[in-house]
Amino acid sequence: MVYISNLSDHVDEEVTLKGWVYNYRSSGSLYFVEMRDGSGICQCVVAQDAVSEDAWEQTEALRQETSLEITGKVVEDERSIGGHELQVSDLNIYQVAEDYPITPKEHGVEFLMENRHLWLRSQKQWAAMRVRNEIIYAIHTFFQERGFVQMDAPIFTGNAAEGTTNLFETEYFDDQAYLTQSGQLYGEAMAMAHGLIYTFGPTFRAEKSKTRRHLTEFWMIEPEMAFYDLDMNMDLAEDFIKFIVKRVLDRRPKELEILERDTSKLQKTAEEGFPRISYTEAVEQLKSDDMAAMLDQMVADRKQEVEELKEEREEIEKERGQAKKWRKAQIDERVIEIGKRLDEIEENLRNIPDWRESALNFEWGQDFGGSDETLLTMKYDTPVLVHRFPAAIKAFYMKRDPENEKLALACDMLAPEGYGEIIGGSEREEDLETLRKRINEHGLDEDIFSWYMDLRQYGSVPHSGFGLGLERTVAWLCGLDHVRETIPFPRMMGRLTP
RNA sequence: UCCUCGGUAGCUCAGCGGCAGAGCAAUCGGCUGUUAACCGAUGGGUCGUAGGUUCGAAUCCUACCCGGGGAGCCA
Repeated sequence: MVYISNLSDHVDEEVTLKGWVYNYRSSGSLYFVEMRDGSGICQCVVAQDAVSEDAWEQTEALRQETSLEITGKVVEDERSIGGHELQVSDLNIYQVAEDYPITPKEHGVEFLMENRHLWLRSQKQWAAMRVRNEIIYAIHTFFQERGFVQMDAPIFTGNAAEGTTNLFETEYFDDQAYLTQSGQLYGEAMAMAHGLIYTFGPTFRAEKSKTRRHLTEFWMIEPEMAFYDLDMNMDLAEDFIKFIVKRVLDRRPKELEILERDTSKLQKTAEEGFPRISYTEAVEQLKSDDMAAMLDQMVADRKQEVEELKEEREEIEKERGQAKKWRKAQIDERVIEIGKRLDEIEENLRNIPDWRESALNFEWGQDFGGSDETLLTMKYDTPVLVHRFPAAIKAFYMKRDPENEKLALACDMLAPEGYGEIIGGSEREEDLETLRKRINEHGLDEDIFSWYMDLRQYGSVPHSGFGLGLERTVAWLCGLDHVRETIPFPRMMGRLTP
């Protein structure tokens, strides 16, 4: 079979493509059919005098998403998307699609989510899924090339290790079971068997969060390494992200273009070292005069942008009266765009004082909020690694800093451009008695963790690991503003179908 | 759970107390180089639901339902 993605190997040949009508335009006895076949889009030109009467009749019956096969000669043409076009000699319809709901015009989120099964066919969604696939491939390549073994943690877990509030409950024969919220503890067991392992699987959180960064079902990659300390852990995490970003830049430029992704910051991520700051330094940064000045500057910049946008809107609205129809449409579109941006800025301006207050009044020992994370990443173009958090806000299994008992040897990686935490990791506590003490301090049931404590009983070693959120990574690399577009069928608060 | 914005034609929206509107989609017609093509015509409504105020409600009030964004929580 010939696919649109390799039409360049068939220039001047006659080929048959099988696919769907993405869009079409007609001009009397000439039809332009944008055909997609899953691998790309190609414009096919049907001239009435170049095809049989039957083929012409079928051409006139075409509707958006009609499935068909088209035969024609491949020619290079700059006017066409993809640089090639097909001069059609024959055409056969599989099925005429009546009233396809998603038109080439704009649609709202709710409607698109209801039609997610069809929305996946649209260009940007198609491109995002290709990038997702490239990221997944890069993840496996990175670990496999370094001798890591992929192993799977269970999805059903019998005991709610750290409380049930954010776990999904389900029935397991006559028992209660929960859906996993992390494979990490199992990862540690597997690392003690194979040295270097990673898990790649779904994770479930029953958090009632309705934000652009949350799903109830998402995919997490969790490497776990025997004999790795925190620094080695952070080195690996940095190399890992660089590798993924490079791969996507190298191999998916076309998709990034469809997504209208500005890749300049991704380029820097692929090339430059990531800053590493301790939690304590991060707190100082938040409370600093620099931060306050940056926020003031931000307010000033936004206010100026508002003025500029309003001016532009006034000007084009004046022009609208005597504009031609297509220009009117263009103006209307721009006015809507400006309106959206103004709403966004308005919300920003409302929020900045809160952000400022939250940052300036931040007290050592608290966990960072969403706005604090955004502020911390704002002055860098690459991700930032924050390490050595107060132990009190971190999980029981994290090793304490030998130089300061109050600190846990944890690290978070914050993505730039407001995408937030993409990685969370730590060096694990390897001493049996210390671990037992922590379990009790956290009010957890020791019995549940007996197998986990066995890992410290039999040949305990220093070890570390981290977890990467796949959907947040996809959102960041694609420049999408919501994780719901990074997975084929997102599961989130109030969304279980399709 | 809380804060905030919204629900009007298949879709995106305007109308905000006095006749239910536009663009796109659909249907019919025109056009041999279109790029969300264009031009002309036609059909299309439980104004989220229930109650209330009013001579009169899409518009004002109350409750509820659904959705967006955010807080908390988190990857």
